[in-house]
Amino acid sequence: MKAFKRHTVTAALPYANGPKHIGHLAGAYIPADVYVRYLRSLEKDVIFVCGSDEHGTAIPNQAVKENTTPRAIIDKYHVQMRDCFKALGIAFDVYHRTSEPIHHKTSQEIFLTLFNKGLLTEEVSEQYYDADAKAFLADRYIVGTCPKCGHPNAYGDQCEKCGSSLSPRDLINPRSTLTGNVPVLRETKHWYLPLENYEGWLREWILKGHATDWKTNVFGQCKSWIDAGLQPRAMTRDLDWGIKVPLPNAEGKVLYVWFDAPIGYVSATRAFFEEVSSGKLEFAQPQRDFGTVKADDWKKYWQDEETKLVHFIGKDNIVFHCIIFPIMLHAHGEFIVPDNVPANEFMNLEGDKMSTSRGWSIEMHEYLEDFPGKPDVLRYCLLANLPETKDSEFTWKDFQSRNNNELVAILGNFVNRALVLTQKYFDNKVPAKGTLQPADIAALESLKGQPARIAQALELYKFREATAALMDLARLGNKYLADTEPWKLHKTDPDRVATILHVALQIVANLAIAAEPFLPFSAARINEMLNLQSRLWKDAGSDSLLAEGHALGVSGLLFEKIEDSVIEKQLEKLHAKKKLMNPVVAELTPLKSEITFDDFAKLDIRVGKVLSAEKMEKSNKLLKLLVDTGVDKRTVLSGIALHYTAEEMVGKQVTLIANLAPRKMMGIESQGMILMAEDADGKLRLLQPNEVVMPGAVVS
RNA sequence: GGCGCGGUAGCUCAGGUGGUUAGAGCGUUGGAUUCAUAACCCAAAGGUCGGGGGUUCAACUCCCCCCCGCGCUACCA
Repeated sequence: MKAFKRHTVTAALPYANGPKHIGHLAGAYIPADVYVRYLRSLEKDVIFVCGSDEHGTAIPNQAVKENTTPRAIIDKYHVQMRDCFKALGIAFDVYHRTSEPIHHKTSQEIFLTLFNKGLLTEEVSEQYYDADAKAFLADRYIVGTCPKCGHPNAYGDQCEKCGSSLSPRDLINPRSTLTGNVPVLRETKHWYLPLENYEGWLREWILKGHATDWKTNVFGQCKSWIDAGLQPRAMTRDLDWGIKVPLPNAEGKVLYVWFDAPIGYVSATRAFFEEVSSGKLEFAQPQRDFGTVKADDWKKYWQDEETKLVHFIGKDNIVFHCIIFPIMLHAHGEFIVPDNVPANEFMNLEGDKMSTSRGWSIEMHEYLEDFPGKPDVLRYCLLANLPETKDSEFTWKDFQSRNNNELVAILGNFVNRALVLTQKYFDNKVPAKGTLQPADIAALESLKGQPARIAQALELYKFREATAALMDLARLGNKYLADTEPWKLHKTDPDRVATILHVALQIVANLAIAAEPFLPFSAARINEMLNLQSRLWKDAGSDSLLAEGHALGVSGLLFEKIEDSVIEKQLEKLHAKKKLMNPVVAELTPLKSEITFDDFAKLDIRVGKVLSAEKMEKSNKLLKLLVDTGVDKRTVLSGIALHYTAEEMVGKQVTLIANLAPRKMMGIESQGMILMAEDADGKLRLLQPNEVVMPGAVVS
């Protein structure tokens, strides 16, 4: 393994359009924090950067929803996220934001470098433009009828009903959501990064260079993308919210949010060194002594081959952090690329996907409000169950059981036992170590080896294993006490008891060191109770952290039990929130603009009968139907395979648009369109006459 | 459909360049114990390692096919 001089660790910039939930914590922030705290304990030269991602079309979108300005949105959520992270002990050296001038400057510089090196291509294409709003319309601002499922309110980038990804040009009857106008096509110029030019480099770097040290899910995902063939990707957008494209004749154009967001790591680092070197801290909060620094020192962390760059992200970000951003950095020429991207999978909640918008989530601020003083409990539960190799599951019952059976019963209990016994027998002072017996020697031996076990797991990004190894240290303590039974000896052999408690207390002191990366608040409390300064990792495993006669502090309970009622309340709250967010009447689509009778009369809608049906090969949505329309028998393709089987369609009456222009799909021509009604849950239902009518019956 | 990742004890998950009795925690059962937030400690029960083929002296571990879950992707006129 390559030896590195310093580390740059990033955690995915959270998007400032809403609160973030515990799934985000499990995906990136908690493991990143544990990793960095461990490196700091090793006295490594490390910087931990993060910040709010504040550009992109969804921010103005959210502003419209909340009836306010984009600026107000990002200010609100930036502060909320920053404060929640801090309250959870996630100790960034800098928590920046992409709306800051230094970030705009950095992003523009990088864009210009790529441009000046001739690495960007210019392309003119036709995009929708709203004449009244005098603005090109971002994909999200255009709605229209989905060409695939007929949903009348599909967005320009995606139809939320059928899930297909679209481009605005695909929409039928497009409308601007800004004004309701019909947008017109207008030519616009954009700058593209030809990703395909870097395929060879990516193959070399990832497929050859990181075949063994990257997680299988990350590596597989990258391979899949590379093998599928990369394409030019637009790095600019027509939008007024974002970073201006630093070129002449580029009014109204901003950098693509996914171009500027990862650069946020760089600008955050840059801001950090500017602030620390000038002594004016705004976003920087150095978590260790960086010594004397210069504003320019950010370059060491981004441009020196001896720096190990690690991105902590969730699996949804893999392509950006492993393909696009590295290509940007590599193409620029002066930057290093990540040594590892230990992306996690997703954490589900009580059997279902976590989703803020659907109300099925535990937001960071909700947890902090409901469980004050318990950040470590959440950290522990998430760590013990991180989605490292596959999606995992958070349940409140598991939360309770981890707290009660592990934090309270094993860790808290051991610390408490050792301290209480010392208070009882030795006036709360560390007793003298006498002659060691085999049990003592064995315990100290295990103690000595445990930090290495934890460290080894952490170096390999196996946080769950590391967390379990930490708990094993507390188990070791409990077993030691159970085996030596000092409470039975204190009348007959006080010297022996002194030795035993001396050893037990050394284990407690070690727990403070080992637990610090995982449970920083609890580690600090243990030190408080021991009346001890916090120590570094190099001291972990030592049998002499506490001197004989050292006076201990005031002890108390590290963790408290969580009752069933608390858990039940959370479950109720969760279900109530879901109901609130998903009212029975789902978001109804607004009425379309008025049409004349003649418009309607153009449609030839009639009832037909399905004569036969079969699943389209190589498709999982399409059914191929043979429909008797009365006047003819024709083939109609319909995207209903997820809702109806071929068998159950046969013999059914259907309503179809019979004079719709034929369209080829998957090599077969469809001559008509079956009408469906979609329920709130997204399920499609056939539109049928309430009594059987003859095939060909006209609907009017 | 294609591609990627996964499918191991009741639950949450480890593991393996193929090789003696497949692991942990929780849960369950039994025992021991009382210093400790009735916690700790010991022990036991519990798995045809998704299904079916194949390679091999030997496969849970390699190969092929199939099924299931998750994600990306194509198709819903």
